[in-house]
Amino acid sequence: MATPRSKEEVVQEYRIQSIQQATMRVIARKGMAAATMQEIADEAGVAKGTIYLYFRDRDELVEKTFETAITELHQRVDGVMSGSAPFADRLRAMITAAIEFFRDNREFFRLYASLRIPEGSPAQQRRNQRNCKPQYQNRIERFAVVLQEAMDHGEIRPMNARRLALFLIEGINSIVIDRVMEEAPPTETEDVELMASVILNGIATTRSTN
Amino acid sequence: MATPRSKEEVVQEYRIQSIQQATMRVIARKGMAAATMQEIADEAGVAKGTIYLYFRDRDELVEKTFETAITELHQRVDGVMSGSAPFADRLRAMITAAIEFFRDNREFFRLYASLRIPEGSPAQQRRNQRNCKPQYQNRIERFAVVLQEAMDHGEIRPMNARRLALFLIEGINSIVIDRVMEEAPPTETEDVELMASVILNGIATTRSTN
Amino acid sequence: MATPRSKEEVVQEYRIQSIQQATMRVIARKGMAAATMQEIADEAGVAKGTIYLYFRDRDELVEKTFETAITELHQRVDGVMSGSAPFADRLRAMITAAIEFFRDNREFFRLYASLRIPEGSPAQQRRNQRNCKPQYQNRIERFAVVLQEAMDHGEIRPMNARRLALFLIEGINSIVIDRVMEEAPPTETEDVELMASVILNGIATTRSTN
Amino acid sequence: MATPRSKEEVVQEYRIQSIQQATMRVIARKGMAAATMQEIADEAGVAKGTIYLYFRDRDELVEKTFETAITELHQRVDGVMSGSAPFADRLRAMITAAIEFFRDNREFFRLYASLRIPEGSPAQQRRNQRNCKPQYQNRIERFAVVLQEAMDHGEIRPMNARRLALFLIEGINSIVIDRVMEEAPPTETEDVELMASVILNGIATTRSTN
DNA sequence: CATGAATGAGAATTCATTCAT
DNA sequence: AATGAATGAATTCTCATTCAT
Repeated sequence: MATPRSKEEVVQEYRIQSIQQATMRVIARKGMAAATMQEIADEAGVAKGTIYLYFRDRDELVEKTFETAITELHQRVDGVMSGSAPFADRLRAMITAAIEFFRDNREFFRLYASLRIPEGSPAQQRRNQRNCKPQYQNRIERFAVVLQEAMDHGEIRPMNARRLALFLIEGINSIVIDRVMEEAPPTETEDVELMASVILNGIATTRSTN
Repeated sequence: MATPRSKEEVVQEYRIQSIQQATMRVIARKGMAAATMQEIADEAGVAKGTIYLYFRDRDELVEKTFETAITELHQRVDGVMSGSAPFADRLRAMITAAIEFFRDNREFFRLYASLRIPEGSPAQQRRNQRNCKPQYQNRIERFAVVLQEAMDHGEIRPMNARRLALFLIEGINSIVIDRVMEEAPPTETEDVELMASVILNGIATTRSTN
Repeated sequence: MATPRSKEEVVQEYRIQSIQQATMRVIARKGMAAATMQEIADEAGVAKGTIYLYFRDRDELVEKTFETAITELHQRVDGVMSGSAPFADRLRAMITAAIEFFRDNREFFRLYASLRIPEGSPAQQRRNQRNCKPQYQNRIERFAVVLQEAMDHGEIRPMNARRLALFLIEGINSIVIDRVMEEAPPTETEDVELMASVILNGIATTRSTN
Repeated sequence: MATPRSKEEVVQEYRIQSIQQATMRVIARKGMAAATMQEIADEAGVAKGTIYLYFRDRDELVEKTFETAITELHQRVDGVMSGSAPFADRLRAMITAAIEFFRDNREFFRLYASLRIPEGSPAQQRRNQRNCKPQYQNRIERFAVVLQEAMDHGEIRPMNARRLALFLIEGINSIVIDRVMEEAPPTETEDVELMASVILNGIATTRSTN
């Protein structure tokens, strides 16, 4: 049942993980631009050259680090989103999962923030297969699918699902990330309820007959 | 009533504006990290050294450029938010203003995106007087005040106004910025209505008795 | 008659010359591989970055330096080779010119030696437009033309002119370059006569009836 | 009579040979500067570290490889040069041997070309025991001795034997090496005859009374 | 002995900033 | 005030060499 791994593979995986975690910590501390290979190496407790044994160059390091982290976020979110429970419940679970993920991966938020908007000219962006944007887009698309299904089931009002997904993901992210930077954030339940309530019922006291 | 300006002051102001606009264009084209002083100077049609006559260093240039632009955004948004019209109307007007601002200042969005999340460690951030975060926070706070007033007037349900402001601003931003990158975005009215409707009424088909 | 040059052009040309001469000196001292940009900069009395104002990269620096020097060699040699004097006289003059050139440009010989055989796979070589080999080949070809003409005039025996050119140029070079490395070389006339005599009359005591 | 060799010695010698041949192939393919220890190891089918069991460092590897190859060249050339046949015959045989050697050892030519001119300052060169120049000089000296003997026997005109050796060796080399790089070189006999004829009789139509 | 992961000195190159003109 | 040539600190990446397994 367990994947059989040679000792070398284990060591290799451990190195990759150490370096990626160091990368996240340094980017969290110094920001994307100021994170140097030397500092990442120091943080990971390896030599500069060692990083290049596992990652072609700085870009690949950052990209792979991002992918590894966001894959975990996706797994957590997908896990709670894919069930057959009422949409409202799944939404709450999803927000909770996001909060917990960023709480457990405080370092990730700045990396996430840095890569949301791709750099370079649009032409360059298109050519750049290493771009991390896809992974972010991916999250939007997945959520859009879930929203569309809920619309089809009559659980939520019909509207442009992709647009809505974008709006909600970013709204949720903003609070989730803000929590990471706050010294004394509200309880997780409070923020979950605030968001779920706003998303589901809106903020108006009386519902307009739209 | 008009401020008397010497010819020198006019020239100076013109230079500053040219340089700031060039800065925005280059950052929009190449991204924050790849925007070099040389390219900004070329874009502005001045020598590299000239920039340093008006801005202490690169950081100040970027910061001042950001401030100048966001101040205009604030003015536009405040203008429509400060009236006494029903909150729903003012919300629609505000979203419209944001869309129009980014449409008119396409170059600004990447600068905005780059600076939303401040760089450096929390400790560094506190020491860093050049930080642009305040301006961004400012927008949140202003909106929070408006929301609070609307709550006090019974127009919207009572809740943590600052939290709500953050959620809505980011949700709105995400769509506004996405429009800038889209080749064929929906009409402005469509997006305004989608957002206003979601914000005011929520997305659930039936309002839960919360 | 004189080329009109602005002060800037003069300064620029002077810089380029300084850097190229420094490049030759350093390559002469350390060899092609060990010649670093830092050392070249130090030798030229400029900062490392300054070199990059005048040359795209190390390769271009080396290539341009080589071209500048070999162009002078070509001019000197062509000057004495192009006349209508008897071939034997022109040959002596050519050898003398080569000796004088390398005497005056002692540093050049190692650069010359390093670039005679191009690096990289044949495929790479073909793609590499910066290759210096052409300049070297050029010298062979020019000499082959002169030899061919002398054959046509009946001054020298008919044979494969290109082959002969290669043989003679390298034979001559070997002694010319050896002189640079010798502490007390023979007089220039001695070496010129030795070579001219061998080339023209061969080394056998009696001429074989071939 | 045969040297008794233990199995270990045989294996060791085989390793050394494999590594040296790999070294020549890689240098031939990539050039001296671009030939990395990793690529040489891969080419030889051993681990990088293994090379260091047999060679102190990269320099020694290159030097020993050069020596091994040039020793064979020397043996071949000496074999045909040491007889008592007429000098003209031995010269032809020597040129033929050189052509055949480089034909059989195509990879060697670039190594040979790279090392003809020693690197480092004259002072360094003198201190540098690893220098390959001696081996090259050696070939010159040996040939000079043969020439001197031929002069003493009245087979060739008296002149500075060392100078002449240098001139001829390089002239011959240039064509021999050019053949390696040519796609369709002339027959070996053609080139041998061209060189022998030029060397023995010179190129002039009429012999000058020098 | 053989291995190859790890090392880190060292090289090329970039670019914000300065300052003489 | 404006310029842009010059600077050199800082950064990425390479590769010869070492050494624990």
